[in-house]
Amino acid sequence: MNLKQLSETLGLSQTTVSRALNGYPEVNAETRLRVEAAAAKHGYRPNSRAKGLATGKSMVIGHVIPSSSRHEMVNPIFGDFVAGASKTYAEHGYDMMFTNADDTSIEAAYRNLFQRGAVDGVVLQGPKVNEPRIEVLTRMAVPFIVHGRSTGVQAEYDWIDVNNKSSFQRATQFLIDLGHRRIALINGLEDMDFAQRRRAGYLDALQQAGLMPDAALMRSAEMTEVYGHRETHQMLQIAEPPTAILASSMITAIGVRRALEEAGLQMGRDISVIAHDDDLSYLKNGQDVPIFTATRSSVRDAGEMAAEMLIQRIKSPAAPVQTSLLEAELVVGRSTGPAPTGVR
Amino acid sequence: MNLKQLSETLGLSQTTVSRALNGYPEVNAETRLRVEAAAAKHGYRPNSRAKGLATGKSMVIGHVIPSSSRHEMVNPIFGDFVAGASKTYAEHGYDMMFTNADDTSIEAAYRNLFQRGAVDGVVLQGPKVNEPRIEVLTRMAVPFIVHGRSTGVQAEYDWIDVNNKSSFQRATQFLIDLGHRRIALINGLEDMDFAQRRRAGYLDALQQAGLMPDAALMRSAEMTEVYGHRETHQMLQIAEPPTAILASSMITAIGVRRALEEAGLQMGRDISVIAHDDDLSYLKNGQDVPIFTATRSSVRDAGEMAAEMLIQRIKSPAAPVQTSLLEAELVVGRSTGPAPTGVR
DNA sequence: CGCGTTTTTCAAAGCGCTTTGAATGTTTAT
DNA sequence: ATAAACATTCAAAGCGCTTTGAAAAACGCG
Repeated sequence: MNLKQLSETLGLSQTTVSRALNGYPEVNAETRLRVEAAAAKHGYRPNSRAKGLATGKSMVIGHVIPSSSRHEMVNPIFGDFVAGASKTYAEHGYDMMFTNADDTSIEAAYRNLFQRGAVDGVVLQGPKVNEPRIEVLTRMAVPFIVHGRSTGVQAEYDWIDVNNKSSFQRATQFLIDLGHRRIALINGLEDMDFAQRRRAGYLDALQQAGLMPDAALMRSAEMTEVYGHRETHQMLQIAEPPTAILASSMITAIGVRRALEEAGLQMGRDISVIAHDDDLSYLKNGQDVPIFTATRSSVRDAGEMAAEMLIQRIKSPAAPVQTSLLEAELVVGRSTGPAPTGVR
Repeated sequence: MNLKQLSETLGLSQTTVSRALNGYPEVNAETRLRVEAAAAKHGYRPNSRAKGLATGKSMVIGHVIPSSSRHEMVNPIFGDFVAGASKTYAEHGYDMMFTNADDTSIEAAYRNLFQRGAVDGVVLQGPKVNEPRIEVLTRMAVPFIVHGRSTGVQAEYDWIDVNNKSSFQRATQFLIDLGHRRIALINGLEDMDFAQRRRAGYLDALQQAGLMPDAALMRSAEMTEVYGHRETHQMLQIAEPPTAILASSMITAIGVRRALEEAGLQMGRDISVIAHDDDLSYLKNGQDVPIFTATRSSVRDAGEMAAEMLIQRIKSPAAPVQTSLLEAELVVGRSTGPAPTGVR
């Protein structure tokens, strides 16, 4: 059933029916009721493409997912971010569109999405340092929001981000306060902006405490379980192994834990571990007492907020840039304790 | 730049330009070249809404994500399934749309998607036993594919599924062959179809070996880490604890492992564990030797295949039903070994 | 009662594309 | 040279909606 048929059924013009359904004031109250009743009865839903053509809006938000392996890290948090965002989109009548692009064509994919008029705005996830996509989108003057930030990018843009630097600064400080001096950082890929910031926070805390950073204790790669295991295993072999480890994700921390167990070390007593916890719905950090001491920030909430901010931006394209810096909680669990004093 | 402008630039009619770009034969070869060059030069991209309106196709596949908490289990595999599917979609020129719906309105969401003409087909994920959505979509006579199956549904429909029953049957058999008699099943939510089938496979194997199932060894809930930990912890307390555990997901298995460590038990020696491994990109089951003995089946591959099948269905709506049953590999890792003989 | 206002409805144009049916230009066959 | 056949291009209609500008109906007031 389309508008024409519906209006014929009612003996009204398409104009009036359309207006009645879209809440325009110049329609008789009684007529509106009749129209609404008929629409409900016939299950009429305006064709979104036709509507989009007529209004020039698509009521769709785009996300581009890179198909390359270097970006897999997006995956674990992908589901939760999307769940959060899509909820907000739905509340505002937006749909959500995904396009796949390989690493070389991500910019083209964003451009394509807008030129085809397929979306009203896009979300940019997983920004790297000097992220070129931000410049592209800025130049295109289209609505977008970045989940994260990008050091080195001059343009002003909307973003929402966890304060990665301060979280890792605080986490490191916390370990130092517990007497740790050999603190390892098992970081994400350091061309990712968030990883840079985490390292900066870590280094800051070391410096403030007058501790020299040790390259042997700083690792960087994609945040998988296997990676956490491998690096931990290796670091336990070196002359002066760490007494504490910062892990950039829960998944990595699980790998860390596996390596520690294999080495017969008990977390919280022999060695301390702090993880960054995105508060994923399927990977909760314990039930009552957290398993890991962690810097926690819900990526699902971030998704909701990002969606909200983007929709605002679409509504008022000329409004001043809005940014949102979320502070992570530092929740204390069982994986941390005072640095062991004697020789191990 | 739209078609009208482009055709004016070229001094051609919109008809000819459109045909040139869409590869119709009745266009002069030279003209086609000119048109293609101009299109590339001006970065012309046909407006997808207008195109969709004119052709009656949207070139979009829909996915509905339930916002309720009971379905969170979809999340961990969500990212990988989507990554696989979206790659295939992209290759065929399709986009991918997500809509959010709460548990009560999922059917309405599917209906809505089609009535609005927003999608050409949908993917149905996480089917339960007697899944009502399948009947709804069948009655609507729209293209769809189910990732999984639904026991109790009469209708014929396209699906792709792992042979959950045979995988768990084989895994259980494997443990029995190793001498295990007390085998626990830490299953997913048993209103989910896949969980039913896994249990059926498990029970089959027990029966064939003449073993009585023990309700105390069968658990069912959402497949989180905490759940795996909790159930394992509990089962270790009972009079005759299991000597082997089947875990319905890697995440759950990680929780199992945590509980075992806390109890001072070594996997593969004191107790055996087999997990179902969806081969998620961020949660690989070890590097060379698998951490867990596992029934493995890539959910990413399933996503690709599902997309392919759905696109076929869209192309030929009347073709006979197609189904695809994937056999999981049983990969042997370090988490299994002969049942301990003496008293523990 | 008549005229200006206000309320309510409508016909038609337009969004950017595809596609039908017709027209024009070119060859080929006679 | 001419009709028939083919190759190429075009104008216009249509997809289903919104929105403009105009018309019709209802109302208010001297």
